[in-house]
Amino acid sequence: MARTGGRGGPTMKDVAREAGVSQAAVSLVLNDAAGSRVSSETRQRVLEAVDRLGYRVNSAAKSLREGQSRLIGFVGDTVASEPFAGDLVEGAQDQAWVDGHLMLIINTGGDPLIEERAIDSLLSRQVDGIVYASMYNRRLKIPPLLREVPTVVVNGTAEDGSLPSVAPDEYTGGLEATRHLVEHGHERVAFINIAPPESMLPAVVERERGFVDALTEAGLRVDRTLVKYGDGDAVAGHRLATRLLKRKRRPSAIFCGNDRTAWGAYLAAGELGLKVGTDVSVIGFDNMPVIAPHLRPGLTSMELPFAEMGRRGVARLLSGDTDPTVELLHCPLVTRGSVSRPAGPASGTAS
Amino acid sequence: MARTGGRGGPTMKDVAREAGVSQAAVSLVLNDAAGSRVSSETRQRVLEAVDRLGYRVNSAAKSLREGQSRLIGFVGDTVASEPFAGDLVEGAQDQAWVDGHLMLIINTGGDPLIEERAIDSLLSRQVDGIVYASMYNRRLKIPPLLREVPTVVVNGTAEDGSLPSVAPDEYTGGLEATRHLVEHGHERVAFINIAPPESMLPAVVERERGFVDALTEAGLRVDRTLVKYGDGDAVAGHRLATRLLKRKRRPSAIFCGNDRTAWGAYLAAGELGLKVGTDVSVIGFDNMPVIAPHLRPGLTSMELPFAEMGRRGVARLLSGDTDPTVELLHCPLVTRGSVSRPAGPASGTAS
DNA sequence: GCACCGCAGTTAAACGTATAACTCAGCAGG
DNA sequence: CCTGCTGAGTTATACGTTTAACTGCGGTGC
Repeated sequence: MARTGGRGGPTMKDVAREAGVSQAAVSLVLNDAAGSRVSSETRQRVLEAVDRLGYRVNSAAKSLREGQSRLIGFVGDTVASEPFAGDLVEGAQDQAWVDGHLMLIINTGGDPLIEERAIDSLLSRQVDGIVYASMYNRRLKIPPLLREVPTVVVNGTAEDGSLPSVAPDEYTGGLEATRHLVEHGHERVAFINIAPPESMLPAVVERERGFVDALTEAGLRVDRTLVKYGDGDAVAGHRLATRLLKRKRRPSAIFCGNDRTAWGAYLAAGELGLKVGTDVSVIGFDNMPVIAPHLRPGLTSMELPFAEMGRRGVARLLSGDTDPTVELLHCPLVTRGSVSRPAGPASGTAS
Repeated sequence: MARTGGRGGPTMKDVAREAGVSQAAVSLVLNDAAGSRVSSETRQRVLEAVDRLGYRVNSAAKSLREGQSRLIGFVGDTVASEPFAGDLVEGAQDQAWVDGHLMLIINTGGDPLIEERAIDSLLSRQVDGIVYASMYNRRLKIPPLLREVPTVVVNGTAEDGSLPSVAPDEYTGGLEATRHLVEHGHERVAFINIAPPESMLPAVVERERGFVDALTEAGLRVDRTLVKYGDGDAVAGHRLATRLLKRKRRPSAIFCGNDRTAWGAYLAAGELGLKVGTDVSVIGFDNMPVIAPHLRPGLTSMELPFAEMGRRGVARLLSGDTDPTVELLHCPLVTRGSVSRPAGPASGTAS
């Protein structure tokens, strides 16, 4: 109605005219300037005019003037491929929202060229910072452009250790998963890892280190023949678990490097007439919502703190925390029914 | 180096000075203005200067001047809760990128208050349009603020039919899933839907309509006792499939309203000594990547076109297609090993 | 010889905001 | 009475672009 130009809603000028003050006064009111520079009476008039006209600040103008955008960028190699990736995005966005920022998301598919162009567009949007996210925890080569803006690496670490990062504490995860089994009285514990250690992935190397340490601290011998390497798939889990469970002195518990592998172990156990949670204990990793709660019995699993990583990454970014330290986030244990005391003569007091 | 102010990189003014031309000339070069207004020699000098200084356009200034931001908003009730939700986001973002836009993402958790504030921030960012996404296909009440900007509803429809929308073609999905079974020779086909029809969800009502029509067009009687309603969970699938498969004239095939239900049916079949894909055929819906390929045999399932919905939604938005029509996207059939010809005397030519 | 045109730019204004610098009235202190 | 100060605004400028309007100038057409 009482609008000057054509496109876009009313501006401060319109509000000013409506309230009978200067445009600057409107700005002062709306930004609650240091000290009460305007009388509460004028303030009232301005706010009424704002309401009446449905005025909304133009953030392009504001950003231009202020030199910052209250925008952050989220650059990921894949937003969707992994089913839990959404949590990372959601956690990051939630935190950004809480801190008064909006989040621009770009997924690059891992293509370095797209990645460079993505960061470039973010920079030209004057983002206040960038979350550089990997969909699985690994050491990342950092695109040079990222040096131009505050950046936090999430679910990964900078190859050269030059950027702050937030990653899951795989070691402690492996440690506590194994401890959980040991505390239930298991002494022959197998481990089906998700890839061979040569892969150098933290998820592989660190969880295994945790596994070994947990057994060692409990005074148990680490039987190398009980450690297997699959590819993280249910098929591999099935195959390797079968092999383990067919041994004459079979393990009483299996730590699986992820939930899909654990699922395979369930199938193997079933085929061999063994009940998971009774005849053999199983613990997983990832706590995938579409798998772990649906298995019978429910799968006890270590949860990867994706949402929390997203939140912490953004929180560090916006707090200006630029120390290139690696923040490791705890992987909580989610217990369901798949772990119990070992059955048979091996356990506790003689029956 | 050759920079005027402090914050933020070099501006056009800096480039102009470096190249010995006016700032306007730089703009003309960089925007490849209609017709070659500048000599290729000057253009060269400018581009070199741009390179040398590492100039990058300030999009805040550009947006302010142009009145549009090349930004779109993505408002969803939950980005992560459903494992496939990421595909929706990814598809939308990919398409936005292709069309030269960046995407602001906000998840509201379904809270109408947050939703309103979210849309408000997007509007103040001058977004060129908004994708309003639901995480499951349903009829949505449209927040009034969305009327102020081009909007496309994705994975849902506007309650009052007032907005363009993109949704999965549930009916055809149900139709083709059932046809697939019928074409394999099944005549007694059961259906475990994911909720009772009273729920009014398109996924429930339309798939069932497709189921009925497919049987009818094949001249088969629809046996109402073979239609069951669960809650979409594996437990319900297990329970209902058990009941179905225990009947004396058991169905030779089960159409499951989603993959988790189908998983339950697998378990039920296993317990009853029936092999899926041999003794009983099963088809699912959703084609969940963490389930369908991992079941033994792999689960044949109808795929929900999430990524495609995201893409089409954005494409419509940016093409200025504002007809409030509902675009239904096909759900492709993904065949694995869970459907075959019915076993036993009931099938084909007498043994 | 002169009006006219296209080329290759330049100058200047605008987009909507935040804020430094200013104005102006009223009042206190000396 | 004059100075200085405070409160409540106003004026004017800058942020970095885009673009309409303008300027010179060398070449054409007649």
